[in-house]
Amino acid sequence: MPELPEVETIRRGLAPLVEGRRLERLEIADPRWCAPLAPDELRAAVEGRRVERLDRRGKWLVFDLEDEVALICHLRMTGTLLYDPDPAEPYQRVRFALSGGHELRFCDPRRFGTGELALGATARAAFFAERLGPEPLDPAFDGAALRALARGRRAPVKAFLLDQRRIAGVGNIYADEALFRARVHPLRAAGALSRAQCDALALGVREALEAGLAAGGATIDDFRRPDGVYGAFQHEFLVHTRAGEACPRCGAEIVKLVVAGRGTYVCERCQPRPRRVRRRPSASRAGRSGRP
DNA sequence: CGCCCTGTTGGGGA
DNA sequence: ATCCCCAACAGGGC
Repeated sequence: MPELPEVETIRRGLAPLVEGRRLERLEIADPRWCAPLAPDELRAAVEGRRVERLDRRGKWLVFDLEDEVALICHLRMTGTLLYDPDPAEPYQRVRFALSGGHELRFCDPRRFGTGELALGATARAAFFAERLGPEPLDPAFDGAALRALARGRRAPVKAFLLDQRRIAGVGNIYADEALFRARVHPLRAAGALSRAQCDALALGVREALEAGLAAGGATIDDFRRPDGVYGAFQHEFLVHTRAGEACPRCGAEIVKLVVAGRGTYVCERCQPRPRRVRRRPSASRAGRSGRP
């Protein structure tokens, strides 16, 4: 469920409800959530502290508490954070008791979601530095930036987009959408993209993410906002999960492939497949001028 | 009914 | 650097 637009939608909905409140208690029903840290250790660090700010980096949600204590949460595939939900809500894993009598419940049928601790600004920065590349919605993220990140990479461009250490927050769905918008085949080598393709792809990533945001993160059927409401309306993907349907741009049939181990949807007329995997650096070099 | 496959994520080992 | 598998569960196809 949560890629960048979904997590950001949750953050925006929740921030006004939790910022300024005190995290009075944290009841961890499933120790796996914060493993290998013991639930009591995590609780001791966060309980009683005020939430100064709810932040997001990539697909991570950060409760920035007093004294530079950061509770860093990941919803993984099926996690949800619900505000004052029905007590009978299934799959409850963690309960955040907030001052003012409100509560936040983390529910996650698959139990992949995690909560981690960073003590101090340095530890917080290090946590993300070793996991995440730049934010794709940052104005600095453009074709030139993407080109620099992709340089020399021979892995398929889809694997490149999914690598959080290169670009933060793009998941399987938005990767397909971005590639379709940019008319780039997912199997193409990331480092082999032309300058124009890098420009198109950076724009495609941005537009795909913004389309998801505009839809309130209502991408997958079971996406839920913190108030428990399912997406107000479903965001329609251009290609993702549309195998067998007609490409909205050219009418050719959308096909499903497996790239980087994930289901991948593509219009192979709009996104022409790379001719052939280059086997050896041929003698003919396209000597580029101005190459350092 | 039951088996098999797939899946929105990230980490670890080969 | 890259690929495969795994975590734990739901849901769909057969």
